[in-house]
Amino acid sequence: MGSKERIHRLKENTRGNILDAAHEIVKEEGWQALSMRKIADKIEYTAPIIYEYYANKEAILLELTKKGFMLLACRMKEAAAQHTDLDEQIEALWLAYWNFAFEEKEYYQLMFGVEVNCCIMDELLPAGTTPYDIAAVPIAKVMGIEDTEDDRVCTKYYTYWSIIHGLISINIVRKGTSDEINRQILKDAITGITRSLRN
Amino acid sequence: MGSKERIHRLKENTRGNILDAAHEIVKEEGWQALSMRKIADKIEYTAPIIYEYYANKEAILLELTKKGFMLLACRMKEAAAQHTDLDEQIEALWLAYWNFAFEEKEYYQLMFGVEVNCCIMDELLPAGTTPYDIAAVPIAKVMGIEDTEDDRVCTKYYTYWSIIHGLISINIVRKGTSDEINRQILKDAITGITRSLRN
DNA sequence: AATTTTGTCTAACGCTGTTAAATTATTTAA
DNA sequence: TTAAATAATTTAACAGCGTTAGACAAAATT
Repeated sequence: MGSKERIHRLKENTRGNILDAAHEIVKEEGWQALSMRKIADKIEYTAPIIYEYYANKEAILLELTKKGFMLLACRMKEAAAQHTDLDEQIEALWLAYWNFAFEEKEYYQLMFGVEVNCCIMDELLPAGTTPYDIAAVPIAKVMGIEDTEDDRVCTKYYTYWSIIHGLISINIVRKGTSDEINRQILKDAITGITRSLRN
Repeated sequence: MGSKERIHRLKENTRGNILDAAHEIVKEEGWQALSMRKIADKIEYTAPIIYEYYANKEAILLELTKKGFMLLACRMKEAAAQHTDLDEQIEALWLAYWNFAFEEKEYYQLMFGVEVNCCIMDELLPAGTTPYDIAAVPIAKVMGIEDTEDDRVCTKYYTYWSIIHGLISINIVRKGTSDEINRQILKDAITGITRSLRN
């Protein structure tokens, strides 16, 4: 009776293949070029089969969004874990965010840029895995506040997030600006905001 | 023989109507719902007629992008003109940018958010009408630098732009955060960066 | 071995941007 | 005023899209 499980495993496998195929297509041709028929081609099936695994195209994008957030959370946690000093933790974690946005540009675009997906970020993810959940901890500590949901923490978090997401968006859209200048802005802004946490 | 001109005027008029129709549809139903056939319906023609006025759909979007930048430039200039103090000018001009993004959300989305349009912003617009051209002037003055293209000015400009564009993007995507907190972040960030211009 | 269930595909619908050809209306020339 | 030429507009079509229903074959169950 292990055949039931074998089949189940095969189905799970195909579910994953669909996601991988979609990601590949997007990396090669961009989000605009992603179509159900192309995904089907890549996994060597016909298009309607996909609807056996996902309700529709949007569901696939949502699942990819989720994967993106998971990946981002990993990178940020790893980066923070390599420092003990809180200021360094904050800088490292935001640098990881920055790097993720460009190394996994397709994910980042899906997560924040292109569409209105992901707006329900908080409901979508398990507790402790949103950027907020991760970043708010050291921020609150520096500010000497216990509750990470405190409005003052929230405000500072948004200040960080804004400048970084802003810089990223600008750089995705206009590829002109030099990397050195961007890094400079980023570091300046981060240390600047961090200093302001103590007032 | 003024009929030639009359016809020319009519054609120019239709060109404008196409743009207006597109903008209306987007305001009612969003960018995703914009189609050539809907535009044609609205101007009481059939779809192929539009290709007599614009090469394709992208050309229409590009023209709308241009209009958006023009409008934004106006708002920013007006706002700055109402103050003599440079700090106040900067704050007013960025507040105008902020307001534009929400009052003309569709334009702003087209200009920065949704697609990869507009990336050639600089080549697209007449000199002196990009946000940079406008904002760099008072920034340079406060910094005591003559050349508005100076790297130091450029860096500070991007710092402003990033945090503002970031905040806006975040707010377009996640509608949760309260207006008061956003305003607070915005003002804090702006005055903060402005102070740093003098170091 | 017959029947049910499962997996997969073909065909189709209504939508999209876009083009070519046919048709109608308008202007010009005789 | 009528005939020819030009311009304006529409109809029909193509290839692609997301999606669904129905047919068909393979596998599992009875």
